[in-house]
Amino acid sequence: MKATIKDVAKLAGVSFKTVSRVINKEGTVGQDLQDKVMKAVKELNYQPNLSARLLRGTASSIGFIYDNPNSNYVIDMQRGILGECHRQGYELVIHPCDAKSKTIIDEIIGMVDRSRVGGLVLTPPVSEMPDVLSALNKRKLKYVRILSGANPPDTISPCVFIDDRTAAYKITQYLIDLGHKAIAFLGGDEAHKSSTERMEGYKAALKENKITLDKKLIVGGEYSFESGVKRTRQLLSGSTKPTAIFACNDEIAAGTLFAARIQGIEVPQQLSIVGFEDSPFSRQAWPNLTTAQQPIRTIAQHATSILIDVMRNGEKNVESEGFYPELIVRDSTCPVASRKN
Amino acid sequence: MKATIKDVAKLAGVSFKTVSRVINKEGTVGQDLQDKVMKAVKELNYQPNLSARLLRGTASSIGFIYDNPNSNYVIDMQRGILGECHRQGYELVIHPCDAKSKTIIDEIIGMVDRSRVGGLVLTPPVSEMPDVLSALNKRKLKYVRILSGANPPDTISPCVFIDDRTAAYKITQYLIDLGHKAIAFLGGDEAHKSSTERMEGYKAALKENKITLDKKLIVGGEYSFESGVKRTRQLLSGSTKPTAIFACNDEIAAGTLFAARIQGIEVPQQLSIVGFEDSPFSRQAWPNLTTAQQPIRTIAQHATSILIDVMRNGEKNVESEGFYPELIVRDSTCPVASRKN
DNA sequence: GTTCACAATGACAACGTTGTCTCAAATTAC
DNA sequence: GTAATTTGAGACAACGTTGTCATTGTGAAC
Repeated sequence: MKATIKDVAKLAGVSFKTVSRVINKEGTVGQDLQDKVMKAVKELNYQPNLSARLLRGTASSIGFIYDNPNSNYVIDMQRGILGECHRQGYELVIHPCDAKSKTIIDEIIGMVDRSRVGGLVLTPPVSEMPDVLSALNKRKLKYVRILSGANPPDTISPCVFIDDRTAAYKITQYLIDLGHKAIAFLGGDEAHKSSTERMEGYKAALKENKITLDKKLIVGGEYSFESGVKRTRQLLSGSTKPTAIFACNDEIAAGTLFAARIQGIEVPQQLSIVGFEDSPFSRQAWPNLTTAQQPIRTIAQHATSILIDVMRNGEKNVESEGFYPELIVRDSTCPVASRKN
Repeated sequence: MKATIKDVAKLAGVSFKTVSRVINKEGTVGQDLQDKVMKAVKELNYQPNLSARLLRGTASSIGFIYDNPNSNYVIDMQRGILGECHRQGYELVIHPCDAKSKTIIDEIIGMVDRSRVGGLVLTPPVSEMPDVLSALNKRKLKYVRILSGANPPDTISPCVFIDDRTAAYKITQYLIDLGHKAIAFLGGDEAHKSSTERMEGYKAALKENKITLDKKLIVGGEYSFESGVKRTRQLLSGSTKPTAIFACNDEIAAGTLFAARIQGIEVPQQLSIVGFEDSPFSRQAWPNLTTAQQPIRTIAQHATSILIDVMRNGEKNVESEGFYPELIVRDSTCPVASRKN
């Protein structure tokens, strides 16, 4: 049914090893034979058997490790990775996991052994866990990390970094430009570097504009709707009332919006809200959320292409690359001057 | 590094074939040897090499075909399938595709050939495309379908069906019980059977309650936010104004909510809205959406287990199974009596 | 006590590929 | 014109598994 390398060889009238040489571009085959082989390949629609290759030792699949409740994020990531894998002839093995699990390292190693993947794409927060990284290094596993940071970290391993800090700075600056001074910050999970990075950007913008930081306006928590609701309720019943809230992601922002609504507070007239992520929610909520957009798919694709390069050619000359989220202004923010009270 | 079947054999002091027999539970190995082998397996943490198995002809991976813009749906599905695969020692190959593409059949066949998957999990709308099914049948490929329907279709192929019709009936009945009579229906993509099934349920409930069907209140379109906004605007500016809108999924409902807001219409006081899906949006929107919940993950898991059974033992005694979405009442609906006008 | 059936186990081939080695032909150097 | 070198291509083994067949031992049947 499916053509094998031997079928191709027979049709082309050469030994099957010669076909292998042509397929793998070893370059020691005469032009005429190459043409014959390629013609036969086309005619039979031959595709090398992945299992046989794998069995022989040539890794042809990569693993995607994630722990993230955010479906949009994961799916976008997955599409980007899958696209690049497909283009380069690799298979993808996905592995959702729980970063808080004690056995996460064993899980990952087990998955690598079982599926014989040749490399891993790591996403936050797993990409930011030193234990995991050192375990991978010890086993000489190739990987590429996607992580949050203003600069590439000084480790040798290749990565793709997302400059959340600068984006958060811009968001905060935008709120300040609208006249806001009492700007609250609702953080995300501590395990995620993105949360602290965004907070740094927020603080930097305040400092730059000589606005004194009010610690009561910074509230830590989780990247979740419920956490957003709870913290917003708490904030709005506090002594210092913010005129704007910078939620660390759109899900928290959804919670903020919800809590504000419950209390009859009008958004944005009485309270400006910004999120981070450009999720479908931010586009479908009323009012639309002002937020920051990350080109997740492109990021994932890029990371994958770096990984495959490393798998093929080793870690020499690997260039880490940065991405910069973009501010998307929508309807959940307005100048403080137009506030009703 | 990784233990092979021969390492286990050596440690247990038996031939590697005997180990193979124990691993595959062929049952022709004496108890004492079995114990020895299992002990060695544990000690070496042996895991069979998938590629070798595949190469030998034993299909050990299944493909997941989807074309759905809804990330939550896909991720849930994927988790369910992956969990079952993992439990049964199968690998998962994912394949997003475009159901509208002319080459979809070639794409799927190509993917099957490349990855040597032994079976497919098909989701709507691909699971409802006769062309695709007959192409798969022709190639004798095993598959399980997840689809919308009140009863299993009369084809031989195994499937898991979701009774959207009954769920839609219940939703409509619920609205009628609240006193609504002018209930609009916003359909989804025509290519999805779920859309027509839900419409059937809607119509049946109206008929049962002797409410005349007003065709102006049924508006076809797509499963998207934009389509929901557009059609709601159209409806609300029409001559017959609905007091409730049954949106075919949560995304459409999101659009409906948005459009209502824009026009200053209060939900649910002036307009009740129901969706379908129990998406995160429905839980995070304000007000929370009344909707119907499908146990996607369980459904996916079940479908996968059926598929693996078919792959192992052929299609005898396959029992298709049905699932019934459940009405989730939240805050976007209220009795028509309490309407403000 | 010999034959037979059957159960438990092992030896070996095969799956489709790539790495290594070998060999023949073509080219170069003298 | 002969020896040395390079080049192109094939033969074969190996990867880790499972299917097929052969072999051994054990107890039952005559």
